[in-house]
Amino acid sequence: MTGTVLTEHIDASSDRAVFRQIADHLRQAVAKGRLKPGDQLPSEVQLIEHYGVARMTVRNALKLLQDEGLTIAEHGRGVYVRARPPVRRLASDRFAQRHRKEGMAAFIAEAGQAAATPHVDMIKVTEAKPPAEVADRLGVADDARVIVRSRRYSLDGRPVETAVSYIPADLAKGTPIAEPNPGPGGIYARLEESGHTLARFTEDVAARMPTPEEARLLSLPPGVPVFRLVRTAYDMDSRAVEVCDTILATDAYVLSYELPAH
Amino acid sequence: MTGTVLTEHIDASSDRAVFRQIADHLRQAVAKGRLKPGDQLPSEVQLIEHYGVARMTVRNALKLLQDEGLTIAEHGRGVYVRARPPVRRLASDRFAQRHRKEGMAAFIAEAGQAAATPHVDMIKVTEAKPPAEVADRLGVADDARVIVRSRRYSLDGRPVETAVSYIPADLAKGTPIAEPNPGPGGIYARLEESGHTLARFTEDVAARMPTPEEARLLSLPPGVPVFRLVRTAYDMDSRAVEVCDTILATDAYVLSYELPAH
DNA sequence: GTTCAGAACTGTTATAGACGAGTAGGTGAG
DNA sequence: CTCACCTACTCGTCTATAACAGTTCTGAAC
Repeated sequence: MTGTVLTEHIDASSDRAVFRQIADHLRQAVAKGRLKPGDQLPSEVQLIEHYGVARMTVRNALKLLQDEGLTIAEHGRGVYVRARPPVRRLASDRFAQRHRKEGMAAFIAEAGQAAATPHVDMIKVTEAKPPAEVADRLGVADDARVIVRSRRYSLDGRPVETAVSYIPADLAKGTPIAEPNPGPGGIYARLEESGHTLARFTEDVAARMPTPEEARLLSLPPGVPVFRLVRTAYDMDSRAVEVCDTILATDAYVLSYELPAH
Repeated sequence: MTGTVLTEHIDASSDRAVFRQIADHLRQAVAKGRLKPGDQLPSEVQLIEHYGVARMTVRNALKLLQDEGLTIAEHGRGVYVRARPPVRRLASDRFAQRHRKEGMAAFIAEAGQAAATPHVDMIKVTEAKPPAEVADRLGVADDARVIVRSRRYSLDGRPVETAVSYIPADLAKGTPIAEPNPGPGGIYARLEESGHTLARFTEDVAARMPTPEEARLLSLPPGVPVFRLVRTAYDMDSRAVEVCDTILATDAYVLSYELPAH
């Protein structure tokens, strides 16, 4: 039922580019509710005939909307108003000790709480020299050895997050931290067992468009940015014991923080 | 000096689209340092001649890089590797009381600290019914009256943030909160003077591509997403006294939070 | 009824050509 | 020397055409 969508026509006297005007009309149709999430937009041919323009003009308009994250094109099917996936709230207390005590890693515990099916894959554990930025945060030399733990998290079959953790190699000695499966409670539980009780975290949050590699790993459609979240964990001696560099799909998460006003 | 950039050619046997291959080459040139931030990419004509393809093919490749936020096209001049602007760290304690006491609003104080020239414009103060989402966070009825304060912040002449604050009208009575200039220390100082000492904030952070309106207000080039940060301020009675809905340019900010591990 | 082939739709990639508009640099007139 | 203009270069917009590649549905064959 896209019949009520194509009502406006091009204003030739306007100095606004034709493809932008077409995009404006469609954007407005979404804003006004004439097109709802999941609805199919008029096809390229329909738009060409309605507006009397060339194909490239229509495609430019549709590309604009896609880049805004408003629509999603499906080859052979059509262009649809993007249905926003359910957004999960990432609470800032998700690494609090009380959660860790229950013997589950943060991601698994949180997924269970939200009745989503968690999955972890692409686990890789190596030992290497840390990137300069990580060495700086860990307070170790550039040529120090660190355990590098990378993995990908999915919810209900949809990849939502990749993460790479860096732990100074001397902290991981004699623990399963260097193993693919670090045991119940995750690496934080292991760090605390070896005497490094966690005191606090810092989280730096940035956002940008994904690299092609990131878009592939997270199955991101065009027009969806990523969060880059770099978390540093400190023990009671204010020693940095872990840096975790994670990329999150922004259409899957809202980050939620609580701040004292003291 | 783009002479060393155009080295590769199209692999016709590959099933990867030609424009993607061209984008790959250019992306790699940036990654390997053959093209540095601020450098000019080969012009469309140069790329056409080097690869022996049509103009639209080259433009598709360049558009891809622009959408990734990697490059910026300047009409009449050329396409350049985007120079990342200096990123400002937004600390999570920026609304702490001790900063407020000095008689400056958070934004101004922070800018001064970083030797940047702050500017606030497009100030508008009205009274209206709150959007449903805001009414919910404030814990007031949908048809309650709120003071709506909107403004835009710039640093060194570059707009970086728009903000809209909502304060229940009964809290603003008899204070300069409903005035364009709320006085020293900003509206938080006024709220505390009228007995609503602030206890804590929550911040919800999302990211997405900007609407055309947001892109205009923040002078955002293509390929740069925005943060949407919704902050709720609570007084000592756990009453929500303000909701602030802000849009930030993600190429200007890194949000920094500190979390206890207790 | 089930299955397979094909038609008819969808978006994707590519070609070629034209004109417009912004920028920068040179050149000649004053 | 200064200014105005011209020119050559840049990216931006639009037309027209063509072939390709997925998806969906229909209808004929079995």
